[in-house]
Order: sequence, then structure tokens, then C-alpha cells
Amino acid sequence: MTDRPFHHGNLRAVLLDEAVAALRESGVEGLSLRELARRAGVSHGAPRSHFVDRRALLDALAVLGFERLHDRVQQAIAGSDGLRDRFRRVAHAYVDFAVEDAALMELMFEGKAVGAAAAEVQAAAGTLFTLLDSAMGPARAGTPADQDEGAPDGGGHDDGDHEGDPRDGDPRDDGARETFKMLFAATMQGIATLVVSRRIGRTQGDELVDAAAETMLGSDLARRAVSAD
Amino acid sequence: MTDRPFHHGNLRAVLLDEAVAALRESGVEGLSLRELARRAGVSHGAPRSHFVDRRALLDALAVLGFERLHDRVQQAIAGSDGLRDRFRRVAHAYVDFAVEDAALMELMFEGKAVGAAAAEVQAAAGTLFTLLDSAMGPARAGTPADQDEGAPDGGGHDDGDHEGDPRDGDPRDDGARETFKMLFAATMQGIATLVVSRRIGRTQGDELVDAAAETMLGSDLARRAVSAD
DNA sequence: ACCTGAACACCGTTCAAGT
DNA sequence: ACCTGAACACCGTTCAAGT
Repeated sequence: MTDRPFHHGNLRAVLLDEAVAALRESGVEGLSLRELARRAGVSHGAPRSHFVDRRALLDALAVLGFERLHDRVQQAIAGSDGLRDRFRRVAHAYVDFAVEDAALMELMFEGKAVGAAAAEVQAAAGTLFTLLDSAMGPARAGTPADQDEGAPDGGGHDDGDHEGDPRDGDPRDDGARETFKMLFAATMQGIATLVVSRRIGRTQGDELVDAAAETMLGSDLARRAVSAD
Repeated sequence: MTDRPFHHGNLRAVLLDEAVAALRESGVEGLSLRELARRAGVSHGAPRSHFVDRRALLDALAVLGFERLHDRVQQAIAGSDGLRDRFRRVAHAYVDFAVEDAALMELMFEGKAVGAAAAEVQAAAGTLFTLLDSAMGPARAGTPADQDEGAPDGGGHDDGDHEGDPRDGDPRDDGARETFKMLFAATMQGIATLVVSRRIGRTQGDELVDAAAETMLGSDLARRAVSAD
């Protein structure tokens, strides 16, 4: 209809959408700000108004990626019936997303963001991990399991400094929950990597997801970390 | 000593070494052929004699990466005592390598190589996976477990076409072995990714490796796939 | 506030020319 | 066989100028 296509108030959103598509076509290395500007019908300097540099765009894409994955996992949870089924569905949703948007996933787990952008990415990741936590069934009373929202540093030591009594039953319970959750994310991430790198086929990947889900749910760790509804 | 540094017969090796160092400093995106040429003291066109383009260099680096990881795993196996200890040491060696040389690892599992280069990378990966297989203890008699050396394609269906008798005991045994091995690689890969992306700390990563090793060794899958020495 | 377009430094790739 | 150096197209980034 109009002569000059769009690029009015929503250039930022257009660029991000175009970027997601470009990522699927040619990966992170093939992602060019100038090419994006061309696709959006603006001059090569225009993106600068919304992203100070290429890194800023990449960081915004990482945040967007975590949001989309969060939605996918949420849908998987919504359409599930019981702990076992839920666990399996979430696992498949996670790996499917990681395989379909491999380049986006790469940006989400690059860890190259710095400063405020890094905090935003970590926050988006934290929201996803909190959702994964909720998929593990209700947490122990008094342990809301949200200690992963804070700083990305820490040292990994979280024992022996907040209980006055050395024997207050199950002192490592939310530690197990945290471990289980991260092990889940790591395993699904890794399976996706094997598929993307063609080390295994897609159907073999699906079988691996099922095997992993079974193994994890049947483990000693699960007994301490996961609870039925 | 000499005025013009080196670059005589071994420019290819020099470029690869320089590239590994550059990868550690500035990642895959920061790797530039011209910069490498400068570091090696040759003109920017010189690398062309050894690598037809940037992709060829990246593929060569992937192969080199698999060889180095293979060596690390082999050392871990050599210095271990018993199945459990061996398993744990290999796991840590794998993750340590992946964290220290994250950018190299990225190249190893990108899956962007094409043609002959892709076959070379797959072959190098196959050698590593065969070693991982051997770390799982002796295989069943008559199943040398080397069906992962072939083409990277397949469809994932490997049942019901080579046994004349439908009930020849443990028909899925080496299937379990394959699954276990790939699940191992996937899990360690994923843990490394979480560390690199700063989603977890290094010490937390080490704890995850131990938890994963324990969970995997104690699984039903392990009972079918792994054998004591 | 947002976009244009020239300018600059850097890059990968190609190729004739040297040794 | 291996390397040089000019040439070309592309890129990210900066910035004065427009609206």
C-alpha cells in the first residue's frame, strides 16, 4: 500500500524479528546489522538508534530467546498430566526449541554480555529456571527455591552458615533441588548440541531425551528433589 | 636471531597454534585470518596456501580440538582406578576441557562443516566416542560397538532388520550402550555450557559433574550398558 | 527522538605476480 | 609449492546533518 514500507514506531521490534529469522538462516556469524537494516528498509545507521552496537542486539536476542523458551515450557506444563508426563513434555519442549533455534540458543548461553545487559540476560534465564523448578512439583515448606535469582557469581558453598542446629533434618534438600534442576537443563542442552552438530539424528535425540528423563526421574537425586503433586 | 621470524615449512601448524590461542582470547567471532597472518609474520594472503577459506581453518580447528580432548580423556582413563573412579575422572576431564577451551568446543560441535571437511570432523568425533565407549568397560562379546564410525545420517532406526530370530537374548544391549555413551557426552557438554554462560559457578559445575556421574552410574541404563572390569 | 549518508578502519576472498 | 600485495565487496562504528 504505502510507498515506504513500515519502519515507523516499531523499528526495534522489526529488527528483532528480522534478526530471529536471519539467525535461523545463517547463524550468529551471518547476522549483520547492515543486512538487517536493508531487510527493514532503513539506512544502515538506523539500528544505532535502538541498539548501541551489535553486542546490544545480540544481548536483546538472548533475552527474547529466554522469554520464548519460557513460553514453550509453560505450554508443555499446561498440556501435561502428572509429574512423569510433565517432566517428559518439558524435556522435549526444551530440546525441540534448542534444535529449531540453535543459533538463538547459542546466544542465550554464550555468556558474553557485560554490564547491565548481562544482568538482563541472567534475569531472563532466572525466570526460566524458576519455571523449571515449579515443574519439579511443590517445594519443601519454607524453601521457596529462588536463590538463583541473585548474582551469577557466588562460590558454590551454601552449607553451614544459616542453621543454628547441625541436625535439623534434610539440610541439603533444596541443594538437591537446585542440582536436579541444573542437571536437567544441562542434559537437555547437551542433547540438543549433539543433534545440531549431527553427532546423532533427530529421532535418536528424541530417544535420548526419553532415556534421560527416565534416568533422572528414577535417580536417588530425584527422590530428594522432586515431589509428586 | 634471524630477521624474518619463522614461517618456513610449518606455517600451517603455526597458524593453527596461533588460532587456538586467539580462540581463548577472543572467541570464534574474534578469529580473523588477517590477524593470524600478522601474528605469524606473513602477508594476509599467505594462509590461503594452507586453508582455502576461513571455514577450512575452523574445520581444521574442530578436528584438532577432538584430538586434544581425546588425549585428555585418555590421560584421565590412564590415571584412574576402577570403573567408578574412571568414570568420574573422565567426566571431569571432559568438562574441564570444554570450559577451558569453550570457543574450540563450540567449533567442535557447530556442525557447520560441509563435504570432505565434515567427514573429517565426524571421524575425529567418532574416535573420541569410541574411547568413551571403552571407558564404559568391556563390551558384550560379538558387539565391538563401533557402529558410530559410519555416516552421520541414518534415521535412528536400528532394530528389526539384521536378526533372523526375534528372540536372541538382549537384542537392545548395545543400544543401551550407545544411549548411555551419548547421554554421558550430552550431560558433560551441557554442564560446561552452564559454566561458560555463568549460569552456575565453576565449583558448582564440579559438584554437578559428580552428581551426574553418580546418577548415571546408579541408573537402570547403566546396568545394561556398563560392565565392571 | 529518530533516521540519513559520508567517512573510516577492518575483514574475507580473489588473483596476477614473484621466488 | 608457497608467498606477496593490490583490488573488490562487505562489515561495524562514528558522527554531523537533517526532520
